[in-house]
Amino acid sequence: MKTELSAVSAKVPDQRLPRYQRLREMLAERITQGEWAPGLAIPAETELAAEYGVALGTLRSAVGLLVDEGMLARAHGKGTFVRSELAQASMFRFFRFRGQAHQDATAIPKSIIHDLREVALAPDLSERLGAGRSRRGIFMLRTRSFTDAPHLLEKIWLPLQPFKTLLRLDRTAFGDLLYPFYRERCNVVVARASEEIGFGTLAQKDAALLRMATGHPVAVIERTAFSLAGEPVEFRITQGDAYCFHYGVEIK
Amino acid sequence: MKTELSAVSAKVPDQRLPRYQRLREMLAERITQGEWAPGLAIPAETELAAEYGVALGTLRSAVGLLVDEGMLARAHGKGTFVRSELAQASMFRFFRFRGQAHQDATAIPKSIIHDLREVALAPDLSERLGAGRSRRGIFMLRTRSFTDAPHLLEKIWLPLQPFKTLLRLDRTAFGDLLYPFYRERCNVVVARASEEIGFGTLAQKDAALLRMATGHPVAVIERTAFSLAGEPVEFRITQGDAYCFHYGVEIK
DNA sequence: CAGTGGTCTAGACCACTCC
DNA sequence: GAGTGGTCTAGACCACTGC
Repeated sequence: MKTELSAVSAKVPDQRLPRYQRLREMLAERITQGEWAPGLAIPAETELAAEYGVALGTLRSAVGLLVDEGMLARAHGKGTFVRSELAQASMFRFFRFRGQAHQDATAIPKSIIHDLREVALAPDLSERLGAGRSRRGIFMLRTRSFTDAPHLLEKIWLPLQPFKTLLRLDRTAFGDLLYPFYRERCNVVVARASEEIGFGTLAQKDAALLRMATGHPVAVIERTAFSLAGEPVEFRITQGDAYCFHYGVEIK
Repeated sequence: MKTELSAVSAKVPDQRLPRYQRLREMLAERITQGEWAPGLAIPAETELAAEYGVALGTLRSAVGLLVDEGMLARAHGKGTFVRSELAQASMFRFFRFRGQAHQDATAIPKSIIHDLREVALAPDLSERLGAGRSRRGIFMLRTRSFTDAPHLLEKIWLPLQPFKTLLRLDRTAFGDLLYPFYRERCNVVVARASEEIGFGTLAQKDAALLRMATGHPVAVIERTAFSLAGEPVEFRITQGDAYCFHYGVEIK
């Protein structure tokens, strides 16, 4: 199949842009439209270059952009893959409690949803979520437990679109992992996230939910999650006992 | 002038690395050595490519790495310039204090070395540093300040080889950044690092150095730094006021 | 082994900046 | 107009993966 660079889709990128940037747009389109499924490989670079009628280097530049953005991942000798959602379990290997029997990094903590409702987003939240037009959103409050007692308290904000359908579901239907749930119910794939780690003390209400003393020191993780298209789709604040907190990072 | 890729300097990067990565090392060397001054343009890409006897694309890949790292900045039609604030502190952008006047992520904190001596490495430290044969090492204690007061306390362990030469130097000769210093004095390039973040409270001795109360909550960052060859070359524990601590992470 | 991405070449022309 | 970086081509060969 030969796909002309100028006629691949209804959305033709600005012709004045460099070819590799237009290619990036067209490839991103095919990914977000679901033509290439998350977790699977896209066609080989030589094949795609031939299909679009561009040189290999140009195609590679376009793919490179999507790799930098986190939409694609290259695997030398194997192929180029559409990123599936961040396995939340794998994200949790960075956030584990130390010195405990439940050290198992793959363990998925049990989730209990205490609150779920539509809310008006504060201006800063609205901006974070890119929900420019609508100031409406969804707020979720849940605790997560590794054993019996609650260890983590999470406050989660979502834009009303495309998550509105979640409001109609029973809280027990959510399961312990949200990102696969987002994908199944709302067709949103979380591709990457940005976290900010800080330190604070528990407010009275939060302390009650965690069964800890007001003012107890906690680690505070603020996470913004992004879709394959690069749009912010979730903001969450996680709190947990500071002295049990442990977080690993690889630099460069 | 023609400079052979293989004979440009006494420090020849590993020949097994791709050409553009070796080029990057050699260009970085000329920048850090001061041959090209901060704020000024380096030679044109065509000129450098000819000098090193490589294709333009290869030279551009090498420059691209240094641009990504923030050491160089391209200006279309004007040239490629050495960044003024030679922010070798790229590793420090992950560890910044919030809500303060010295928010500038590129600011390099002032360093004061309080202790520097040869020590026997505890077994776990010896293992971390891969100093299997020799159990001897170097211990360094220093504080770092963004303004006048000390903000961070760092305990640093190094294997005796190849850092032995540091013991003969005056403490004031160390400067504010250790990694460039390691490279200049000991020919060790820190290529990547692994960090573990946690929280704790200040011991009495440490509290005195930070001029804070014993038991004050602190963020604790344990970092293992690795050389280009992948060998662990430094282990350091950094402590700082938990309430000022802020750490950003990108997850993909 | 075939197929994939990774590196590299030696050109070409375009877009931008400054004189 | 001269010099710079930006884009693009059409090849070549290497390194890695999996059968």
